[in-house]
Amino acid sequence: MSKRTLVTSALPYANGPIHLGHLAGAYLPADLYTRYKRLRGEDIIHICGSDEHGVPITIAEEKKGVKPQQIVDEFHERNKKVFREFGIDFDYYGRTSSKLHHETSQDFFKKLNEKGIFVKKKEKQLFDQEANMFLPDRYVTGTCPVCGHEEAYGDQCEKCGSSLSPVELIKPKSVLTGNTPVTKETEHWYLPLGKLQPEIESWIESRVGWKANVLGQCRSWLKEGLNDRAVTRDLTWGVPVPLEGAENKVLYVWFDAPIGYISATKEWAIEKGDKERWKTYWQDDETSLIHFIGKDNIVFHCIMFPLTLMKYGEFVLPENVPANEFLNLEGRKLSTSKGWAVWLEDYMESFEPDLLRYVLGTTLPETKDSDFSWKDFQTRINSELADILGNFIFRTLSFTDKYFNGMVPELLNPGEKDLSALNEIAQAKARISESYDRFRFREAIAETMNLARTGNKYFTETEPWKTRKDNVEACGNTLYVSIQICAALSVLFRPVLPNKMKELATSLNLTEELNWNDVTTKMIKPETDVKAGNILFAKIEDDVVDAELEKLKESSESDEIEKKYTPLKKTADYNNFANLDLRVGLITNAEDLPDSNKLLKLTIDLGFETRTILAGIKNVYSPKDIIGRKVCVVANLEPKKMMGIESNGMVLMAEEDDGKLHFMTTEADIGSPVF
RNA sequence: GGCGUGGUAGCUCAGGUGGUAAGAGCGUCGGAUUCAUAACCCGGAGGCCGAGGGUUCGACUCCCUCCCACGCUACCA
Repeated sequence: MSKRTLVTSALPYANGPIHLGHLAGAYLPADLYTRYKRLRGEDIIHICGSDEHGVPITIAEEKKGVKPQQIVDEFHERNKKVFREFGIDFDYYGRTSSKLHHETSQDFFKKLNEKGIFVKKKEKQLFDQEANMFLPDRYVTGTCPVCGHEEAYGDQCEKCGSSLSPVELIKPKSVLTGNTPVTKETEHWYLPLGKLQPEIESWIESRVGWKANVLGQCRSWLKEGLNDRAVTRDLTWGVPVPLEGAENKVLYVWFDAPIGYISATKEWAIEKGDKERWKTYWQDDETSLIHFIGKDNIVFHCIMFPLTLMKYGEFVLPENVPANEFLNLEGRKLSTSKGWAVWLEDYMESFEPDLLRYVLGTTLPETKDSDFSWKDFQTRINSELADILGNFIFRTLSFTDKYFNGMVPELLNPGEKDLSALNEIAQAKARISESYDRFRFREAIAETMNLARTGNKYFTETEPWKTRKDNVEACGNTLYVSIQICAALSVLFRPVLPNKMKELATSLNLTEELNWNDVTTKMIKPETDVKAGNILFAKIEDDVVDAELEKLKESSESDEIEKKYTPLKKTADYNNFANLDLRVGLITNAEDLPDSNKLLKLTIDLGFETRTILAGIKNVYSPKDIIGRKVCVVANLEPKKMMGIESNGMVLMAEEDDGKLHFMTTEADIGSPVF
């Protein structure tokens, strides 16, 4: 076993608040693991922070007129605060705008550059002459070459989902100035993943104990062959490239963000008053480095970042990357833009953190996507936290209070049931430990709850309410044993329920902070004064969760109403419109393109000629259903080759809010102009 | 289309190098009990382990094909 552990959680992007999906993916499991290990007395730190770079933050500036710095400042503080309140116990929560982070990531770039790792490539990119800058993908809009949507982004068309490159856009427009950008050559540094693939491949294959979903995803990438990846880009928001002649270039966010783990650790060390101490966590072979992330982050943490570290040298490589899948909400995918999410800040206004820590912990998407529902939240709290755990503790302590004046009885001539119940403590502890060690947190939590179940069973079977009258010794034994189980639970459940277990420890008169090794069969000495205390877990009524569900539905609906109508475009002059030649056409044939999952190949009769037009409508129509339909066609669009077939024109479609497409149909004769 | 992960009781999910493992919790039905937050405890019902083939003495567990979900990826107007 390693001497120490460094846990990192994916740096949350500082352009929005934290929701349940974030917690389930990375932060909660990371926190459970860290707290568990720490309870075991191991040397472990948990590092995280805000990722403040990247294009989306600068786009928000365009949309809301807010400076990027304002946005990241706001969300950095908000997220840091809500994590703390929720009990995600980071040793340090840094941010990638810090000076030290800039220096650290620049040092990485320089070192790799000096070692000749990077390759430089020249490429053509769109340039806004008025703003005097190259335009990132998201800074360009234009007509989608696939579906004709006029507000496609440079990297992707949100209508048809095609991934694009900015130079493909028809009539590209700069988001900054509205001008038509020019194509200009630029030069960038690339990490030659293609060349380095064998190294990363053999490293990955040498990993043990990795989850199937993580290994599978890595192999999938490797099988396809890695593409070289640009490390720099033309942008001003980010870490400047530390070289002469690289003005207005910054490090690509995928490169600098994971380095944020290192810079945050450095800052942590400084805070601890020992500025070299970060090295023991990053550069000592006795450290195991564990990255907690969601599945969307696998490639960065399993391929690119390890490679970066490898090439820099001196650094430890991740021992495991226990990535989680995604959390659904009420059976639907989370969508922040559609308002289908539960924000942690909102949750904290209504409930205690431990409740969600438990419920989310029991439904972490460890092996496949999982589902969170408010109904389930209620059930778990009522029938597990309240009925099993809370009730066991309360019946034990209140019984002791009532019939033994709150004094823990002695264990005298214990019977078989007493001994085997005590023995369960050690067994449960072993099972729970193993589950945590294997990153099986759901199982660890279930096993912990099982100890409370065991307690209830034992308590019921030994019937102290009867022995109280005819066999006080046996009655005392029951309470002694039950109290030891409570005490064990107060430690074993601490990773999940830190606040509640602290309360329990107080009731049990456990003044000093006990750890995992202290979990034994004699944690509480006879004659200790224990209190019944308050009920630890109150039940949640139906109307409370109904209200949450209602809130969720409202927020998703209200957002949908706002989004229902795409905003009207700018006034267009008539000539612009008149340049388009729209015609009525008849679909005379339609065939499936097996290699494409969107396109149908249509033969369209325009009267004066017959054309082949490709349309991305496979999902909505089957070929046989549309033959014979009259449709409206853009007849003078420049031809475009897709799937090796030239498409001559475009079939107009109306798209509903949910993406459903309909033909623009007419009864006019074939070939008639439309205007 | 390619690749990856998953498709197990009404619900949420475990499991498995092929053979006395088809499992848990919740829900449901019945019983017992009263210390306790109408809680706890015991018992029953409920699954051709996504579909179809194949290998095998034997497959939920291996192979092939297909369907569905999620993700990644692709020249998709």
